[in-house]
Amino acid sequence: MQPSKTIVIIAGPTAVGKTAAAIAVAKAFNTEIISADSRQCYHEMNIGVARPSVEELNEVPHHFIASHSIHQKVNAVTFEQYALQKADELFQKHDVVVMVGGTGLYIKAFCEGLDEIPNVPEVLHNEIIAAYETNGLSWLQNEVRQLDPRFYEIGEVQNPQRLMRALEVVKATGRSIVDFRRGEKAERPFNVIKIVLELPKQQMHENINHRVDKMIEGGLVTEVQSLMSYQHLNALQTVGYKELFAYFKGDISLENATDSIKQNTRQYAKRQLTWFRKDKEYYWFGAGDISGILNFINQNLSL
RNA sequence: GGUGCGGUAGCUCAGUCGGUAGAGCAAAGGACUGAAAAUCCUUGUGUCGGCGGUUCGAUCCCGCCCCACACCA
Repeated sequence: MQPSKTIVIIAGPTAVGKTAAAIAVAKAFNTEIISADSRQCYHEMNIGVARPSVEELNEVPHHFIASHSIHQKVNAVTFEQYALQKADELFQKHDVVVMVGGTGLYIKAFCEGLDEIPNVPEVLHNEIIAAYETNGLSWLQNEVRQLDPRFYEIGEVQNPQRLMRALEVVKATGRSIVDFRRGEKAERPFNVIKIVLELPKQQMHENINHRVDKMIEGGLVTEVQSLMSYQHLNALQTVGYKELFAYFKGDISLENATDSIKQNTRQYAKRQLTWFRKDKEYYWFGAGDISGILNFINQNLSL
């Protein structure tokens, strides 16, 4: 059976102009937007995550923007479920739905699904993090080597986050995380068109620098200050926030913090590009080429 | 003007008891299945300030010069 519904994904590195392009596309198809951004979903974070402006949000309805709290646990699975449900809802009224964002893993989870792994109790999850923080990496490696030797052989042994995940899964289920990794693509009841926006590197860097300056002018420092007491939360492990926490602690000057935000944003953009390059289903467009994008979408819809 | 301390990778510096040099950061590339704006991996030839001298051989020792910083005048 040929599904008649289509998701148009507009991905790309930070600061290339995804928001404007997505709004233009959504308007052309008279539809709505699901954001695929792991930070813009928190209502406590605004300036530093470059959330679309109120005017932009009024032009086209957005979902997964300011929809959650930094105190909630949000991850790729949360997004997958939220976005699938939202897409289903929007497809009642529209044939095309737009998804925009720069979080590659979230988009992948939405399009292909994640392997099913039993829930790990939050207490255990937190215990392992605490134990790692006090005992260090070699302790973690030892634990995993003993409890999940199969993962230890093939996994990233220097990567604490991956090790902790493997550890919590064996502890919770008694089985290796490797057992759960089947890597099967889920079937989805819609077509997907994947687009990446890009700019020449130099111009992208200029956009980043300019945007960071605007964020500082626009009150980022105050926004971050108001979140000081939550800086340990995962949501606050974010470019634009962690550097200013360091400034408030007195570790660096505001100027250094600003430069550091620019630098870390550049590195982030680079990682995003690496992710999208690897996925051959993406079609690449210059960030300003709206008409090219619309033509491309129309061609693919009529197939 | 004098004295002292420096001048080594884009930046901050280490080092070579004389056999042409290496860390961190940056940069570039890569990975990525419940923290993903996170986390991790790979990649280091640079007139070792300039010119001479000693030496088989100098970035390292000696002399002069240039530059920076500090202090004394």
